[in-house]
Amino acid sequence: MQRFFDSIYRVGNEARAALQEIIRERTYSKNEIIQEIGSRCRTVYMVKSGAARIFYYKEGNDITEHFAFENEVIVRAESLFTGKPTAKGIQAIDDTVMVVIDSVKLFQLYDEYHDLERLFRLIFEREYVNTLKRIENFQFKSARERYLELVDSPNLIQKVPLKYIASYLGITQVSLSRIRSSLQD
Amino acid sequence: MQRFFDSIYRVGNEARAALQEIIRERTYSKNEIIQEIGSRCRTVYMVKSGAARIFYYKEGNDITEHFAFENEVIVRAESLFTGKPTAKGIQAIDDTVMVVIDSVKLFQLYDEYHDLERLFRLIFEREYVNTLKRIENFQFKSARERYLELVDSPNLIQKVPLKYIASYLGITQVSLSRIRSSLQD
DNA sequence: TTGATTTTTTATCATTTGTTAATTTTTTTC
DNA sequence: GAAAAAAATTAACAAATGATAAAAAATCAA
Repeated sequence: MQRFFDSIYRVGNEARAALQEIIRERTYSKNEIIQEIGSRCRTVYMVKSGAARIFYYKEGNDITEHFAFENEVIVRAESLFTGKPTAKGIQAIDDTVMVVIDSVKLFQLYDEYHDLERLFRLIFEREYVNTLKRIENFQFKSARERYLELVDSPNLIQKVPLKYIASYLGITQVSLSRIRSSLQD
Repeated sequence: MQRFFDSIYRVGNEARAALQEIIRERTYSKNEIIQEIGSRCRTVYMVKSGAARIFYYKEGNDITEHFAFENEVIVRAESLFTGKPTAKGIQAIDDTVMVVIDSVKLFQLYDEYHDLERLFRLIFEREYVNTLKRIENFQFKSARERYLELVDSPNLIQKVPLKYIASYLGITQVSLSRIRSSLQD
């Protein structure tokens, strides 16, 4: 995990030690709710092993907004960055080990360690860029095209139930099933 | 504009002066290309008056990815944050006055002025949150629902040609026309 | 202003996706 | 390992959106 951070931005030794102080590790079992719907996001998670998703309910339907796999950061950004509660939750898709960072403490450290603010700025900029790519996918790609792109990420296709993938793609499970069968496999 | 910055985060006097040094203003006429498709984004714009859009071509079709109006920041983030060229461009929708910030210089100032890094971190975090909201709109809202949400932003509906709005919503212009007429107006 | 160009609307038909319900397959639990 | 529960598929029909073409309306430029 330190390697992951370093690959983005190497912080000084003091900053590294300070960050280490507020990091802990936690294990979640498959399907466990990591953060409840309706709560505030005051935690930055990084998936050490396993997988997790951000989800919410729309008219009774469970919708997956985001997946995170090994070495990926997962936060409910619309809450983390605004301080407001969010209608989204985080759930373990698999037995999952998380690196857990208290965001309140982290943001305090930003004042003291410019380095840390930069590291996490860069981390979240990446997330932002990924989100923009997702917008492109929704704008004028068919569900079939969107699915075909996902098929290339083995992590996702292997680990994640199709019902989660369907809502992630913005279609029903039935629709996804139809698309898959039309790909003669 | 200083007021806009201050509303997000008040930087110290030195930082403010340093930022002022790298800011200039520029006027674009309606439809003028502000940044060419295929170029790198090395500029942060803020709309002082007028409006602009980010657009690209998909299979020959002009697609609007983003709108920006008064006091909004507009950047091609997937390039600004990665250094890579982007297939997207920026165009003035109206006669537009832009506040123009050289991002290379800005990022250099980050090293010297922690304050400035924070200010722009907060600015782009907001953009990130907006982008997430847009994902929600694409996931399981119908084109009609997405349009109805837009109708509430008078800026957009008044200033922007419907063809731009259509692609922004991820539908064809014909479809948008149909939706509008079904709203008996 | 007027003619040309661009934008928007309308109509028709094709395709994609949604909805509902039933069935099959897979996974979980005891 | 068998029963129960959950997930995935299939089918049939409905609704939304796309594609194309033509007409109407609005905007632009000389």
